[in-house]
Amino acid sequence: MPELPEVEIIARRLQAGQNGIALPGHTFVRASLQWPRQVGMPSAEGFRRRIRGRAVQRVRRRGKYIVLDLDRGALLFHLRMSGDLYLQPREAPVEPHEHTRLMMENGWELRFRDVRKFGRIYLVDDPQILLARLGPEPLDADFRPRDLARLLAKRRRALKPALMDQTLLAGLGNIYTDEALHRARLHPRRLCSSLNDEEIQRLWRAIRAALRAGLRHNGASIDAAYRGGGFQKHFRVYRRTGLPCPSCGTPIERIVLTQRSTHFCPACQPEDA
DNA sequence: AGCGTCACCCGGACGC
DNA sequence: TGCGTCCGGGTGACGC
Repeated sequence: MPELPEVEIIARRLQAGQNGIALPGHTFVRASLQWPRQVGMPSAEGFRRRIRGRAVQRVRRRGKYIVLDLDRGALLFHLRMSGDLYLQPREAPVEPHEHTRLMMENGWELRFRDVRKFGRIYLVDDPQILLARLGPEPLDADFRPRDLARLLAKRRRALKPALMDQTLLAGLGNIYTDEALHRARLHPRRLCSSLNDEEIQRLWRAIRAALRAGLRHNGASIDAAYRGGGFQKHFRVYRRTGLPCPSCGTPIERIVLTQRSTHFCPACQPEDA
């Protein structure tokens, strides 16, 4: 499931080029959508009309959104669980689940493949409509431990759901949250407000280290979602129930926390600490 | 107000 | 082969 590193890599490929072609500077000429129920998007007719002639100026990531800044407005993609976004020449056969294709003037097209159809496309005048509610970027140079401390202070809430709350911090999903908490040696059920300065420092380092490790391995390839990365081979706890903790050998445990499967080492991440 | 819980969306994977 | 169940990100409804 694309989280911050996977989304970042997809955005970079579109911005900097893939198969010798990059998105910026090109213009959409036609759209093929098999997507009758888009949330936050005009009707398919309206979309086709409004996207035609729009030129891409820049591709970037914010949280888990891929943002295409256009000469007028912006096109945003949220890949949710199983989405992928890439460029293909128009003559390339249409693969299963490629529900949306945006043709460009140069004979290439932007394809949105989504097996489970959870993903979303938004064509908006102002991207802030969607991005304004997001929390800070954990990899930003000016995101310091004291900023994390401020986010967690006073919140009587478990760490794991807090870290996955996109309005608190943008970009962490189930995988990187579990990985970060293990690196920080913190139990996912610890209350945010209970962390001391040293634990905050550890968590800050751990979040950034887990995300950077994901980026270094080109992201994690899981399920039918994003492919191409190798980070899944380096998971410490995620989907490793019963396997030995890489730090101490204790079998990894799996619990369910706010409806999400949660993996941790009971020895390295004690609940009462 | 802030938080937890639940249902929903969907189709692949898996167990029986 | 076929049916039921689980999974999961984000949102919105609801309740405390």
